[in-house]
Amino acid sequence: MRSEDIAKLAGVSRSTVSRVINNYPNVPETTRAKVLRVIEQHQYEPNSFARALAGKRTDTIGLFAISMTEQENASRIYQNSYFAPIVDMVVDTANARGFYVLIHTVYSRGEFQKVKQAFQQKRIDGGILVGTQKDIELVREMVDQEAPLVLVDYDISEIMAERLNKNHLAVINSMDYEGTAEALEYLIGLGHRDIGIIKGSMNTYSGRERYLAYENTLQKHGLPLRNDFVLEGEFLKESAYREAKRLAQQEELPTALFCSNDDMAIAAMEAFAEHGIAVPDQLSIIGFDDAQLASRITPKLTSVRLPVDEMAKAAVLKVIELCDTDEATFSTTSFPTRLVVRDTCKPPAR
Amino acid sequence: MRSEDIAKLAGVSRSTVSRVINNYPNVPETTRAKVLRVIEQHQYEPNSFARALAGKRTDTIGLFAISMTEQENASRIYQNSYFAPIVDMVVDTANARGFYVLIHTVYSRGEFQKVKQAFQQKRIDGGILVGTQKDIELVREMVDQEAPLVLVDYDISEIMAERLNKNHLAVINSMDYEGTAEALEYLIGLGHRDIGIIKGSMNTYSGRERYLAYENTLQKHGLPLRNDFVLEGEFLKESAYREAKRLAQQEELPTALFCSNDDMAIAAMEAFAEHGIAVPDQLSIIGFDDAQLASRITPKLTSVRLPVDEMAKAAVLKVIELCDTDEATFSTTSFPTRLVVRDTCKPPAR
DNA sequence: CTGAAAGCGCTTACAG
DNA sequence: CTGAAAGCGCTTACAG
Repeated sequence: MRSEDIAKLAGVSRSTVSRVINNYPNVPETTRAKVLRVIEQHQYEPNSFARALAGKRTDTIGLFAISMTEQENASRIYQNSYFAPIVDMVVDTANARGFYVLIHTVYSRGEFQKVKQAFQQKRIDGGILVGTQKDIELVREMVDQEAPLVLVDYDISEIMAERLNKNHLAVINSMDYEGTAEALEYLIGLGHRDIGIIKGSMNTYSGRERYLAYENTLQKHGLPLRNDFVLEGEFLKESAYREAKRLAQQEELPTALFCSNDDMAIAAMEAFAEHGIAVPDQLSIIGFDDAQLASRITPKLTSVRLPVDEMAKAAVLKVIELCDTDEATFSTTSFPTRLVVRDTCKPPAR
Repeated sequence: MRSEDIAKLAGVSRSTVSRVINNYPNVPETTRAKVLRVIEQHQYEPNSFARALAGKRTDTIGLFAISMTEQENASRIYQNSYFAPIVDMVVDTANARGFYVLIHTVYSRGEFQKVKQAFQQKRIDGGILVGTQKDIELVREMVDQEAPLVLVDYDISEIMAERLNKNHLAVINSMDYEGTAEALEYLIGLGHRDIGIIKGSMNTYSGRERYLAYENTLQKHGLPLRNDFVLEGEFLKESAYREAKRLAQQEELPTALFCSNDDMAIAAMEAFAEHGIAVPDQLSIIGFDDAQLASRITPKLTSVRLPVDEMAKAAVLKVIELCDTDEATFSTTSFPTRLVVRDTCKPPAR
């Protein structure tokens, strides 16, 4: 069934059918009703491709999960407790507003092409990029395409300050620095002086910010910054587990450990448990994200709550907004975090 | 940049450009190379809509997560530990084969229209449906559209036996009956005679099968089937928690509880913990799915492993296969389960 | 081996 | 208010 068929059945032209479908004002109620009834009767659905080709929107947004740090075999992006809720919220929010969402994961530079293609082939009206920003030129290329684009957890300003206002672009991130600082102030307030960190991915805005806040806060309080207390975690369970094991075998341990996300905090706790290191009695642990798991493990994990849901929702609303406006705009929104105190921190033993 | 432009630059016609793009044999290597170089140079990407409109595939498959039992506000489909890995695997598998995936969640009958529309509007080449099968006519309507369709965890045979072979259809499910029977035999082997169940959603193939196996296995061993030991869980954490709380207040408790999925098992354990009922000392618990969480909580949950990853992957391969073939086919694949014994079961106290 | 032309199913100035 | 016609960017018989 094509618009032509509907037109015939309703005794009008395709033009009029189109006008009705697109809800144009210049068609009398009786005509509209007549057409609408035929459409209804035959459950007619205009071909989305033909519409798009003729200049209409596709009503589809892209969601691209970039995970270029992870290994080939570690390729399960949603195992990461950060992505799952984002996908969740993005899909729900977009759907609720009548948009489909096209998902693609990117584990390598080559796959990144698919992201560009999705835009170039006009499959989507706009897109959301979330994840590691390993190859910044790739992102730059994206931005150059001038399609509506929302970047989650990206530090775009330093990269392309000059052309920001020529694009339909928005950045969404969280106040990682402040959140981390709050966590560390809390530990310091408990009396900790030897505080370690499991770093996130340095290819990531949040990873860098959290580390920076760690350094600065310790420094501010005149606390030692020991290299052997700084672990490379890359935001991954596996590396955190490995690093925690290594730490466990050191002669000296910190009395508290800030973990750049909950996945790593939980993996580290497992490692420590295996080495008979009691949390929080011998070692206080604090995570970041406040993932679902955080409150379900024992002991319950103290964590900095990241409003992923709000962020994901904001990202969708933003792309849609960008799709709706013609002028180039750039905006960046930072979402506040909040320390959720649970059972993994207490004053140091001595 | 359109194919016309490429044609001009390469000094050929659009036809030839098209032939090159579609990798048709009847074009000499030199011509092909020439065209390819121009395409390369200009990073030309054919408009996917125009291609689709002209009869080519869209290279997109749909993934529709149906969750019509859940409440409006419980609408977080991915919180369900069953969906997240499916989405994960479907996207990865499809992407690896050059397909995009269009995701849509369905929480109500109205939203189900979007699923049909995705097909009718020709947005996708084929689709995967997973979730509750509340309104069987909806599914029937889908099937009638004759588009490639894979149903995960559906019991299609009883519904439309007569037209199965007229469609591009496949069903993927797991051996829920056998898995449940194995779990119950294990409990019975430990000496349990008073065994309860938290049922899953009866709108679901797996929900029904698991319950059926529960009944049959108890019966087979001459064990009592007590109504007050049968809880309605709907596969949801919330209801399981509520029901477990209710059970905890009963005078008599079962000595073992089979939970139709891990989400419910874990929620129930939380409820029992709050009532001071020790697992497994006073009550043995067994789950289903072997979700990620199962091995991370304390005590570690004994569970029937469901090969979701394999199932999801199979679903994708199947749709793609269905898209590739012209003849109508119907197939159904059942994946075996496996009992993973951990720490939540022991012989009954007395 | 290759080009001109028709067609896919819409939308949108344009003219009336 | 409404229809005829051009156009969106491809693909594919058709003819040569």
